[in-house]
Amino acid sequence: MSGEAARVFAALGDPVRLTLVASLGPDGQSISDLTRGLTITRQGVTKHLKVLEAGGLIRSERRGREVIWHCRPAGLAVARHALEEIGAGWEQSLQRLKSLVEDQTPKEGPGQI
Amino acid sequence: MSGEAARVFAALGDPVRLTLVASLGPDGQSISDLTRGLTITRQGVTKHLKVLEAGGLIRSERRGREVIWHCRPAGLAVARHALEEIGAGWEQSLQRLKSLVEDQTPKEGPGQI
DNA sequence: TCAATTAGCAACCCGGAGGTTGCACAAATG
DNA sequence: CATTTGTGCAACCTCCGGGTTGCTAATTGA
Repeated sequence: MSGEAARVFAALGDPVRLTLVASLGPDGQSISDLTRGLTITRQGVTKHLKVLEAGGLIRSERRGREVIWHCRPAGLAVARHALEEIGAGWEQSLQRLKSLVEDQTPKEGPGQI
Repeated sequence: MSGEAARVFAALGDPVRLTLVASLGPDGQSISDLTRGLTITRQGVTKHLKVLEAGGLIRSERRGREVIWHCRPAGLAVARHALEEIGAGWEQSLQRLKSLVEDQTPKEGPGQI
């Protein structure tokens, strides 16, 4: 649960970056391509891409005069793993709680309260 | 992929809030309890808790003079779902790419580049 | 009843995030 | 060679996030 996870989540914690990440794939797109769909400046997009890169969610590759940005599944894995950990901790407390309240029935998943 | 997901991720995108969320369970803790472990002020913790609540990750319950904060698994589910969506999009492009490069073998998972 | 504990509210500070403009430069393209 | 296209860099602006202090209110417990 180090700063790495926080960085990945922070990178994903912006609507613009989420759409960027969603419109991206391993085949990659240039900054100009990515900018075309949005309402902000190319430089704005560049900054967002840097944040996503710092979070390990994307990577770049220079091709001629343009820079191609690809997705980086390992970054997603970090986020997924962190969520698992949190969920595990919560479930553990849930089990303990249920074992106390009801008699002895550790069964259901996380209650969607 | 609306603003909801962004809000959840943003809520998780801070080391202090990650530790808060990790040290929380359905049994709940008061603000003072939560503050005891950390190096920041009670008011600072309160602000973080508000952010987590806005993200749907925790919920509060007044008990006498103190406020008890519980986890809220539904919030985690939102984050998990958003990650799934992103991952699915990436894999789809991966499949397309592989189908083009190799001949016709849509098989493996996301390559950990 | 009086003191201690728990929490809320408001004001304030500071740095960085998100966004822009302007300019310079390299690579395609005709 | 001149022009278009794709990027990078730097400066700047504004606003919000994270954090604090100070004061007040309510509950609890001795």
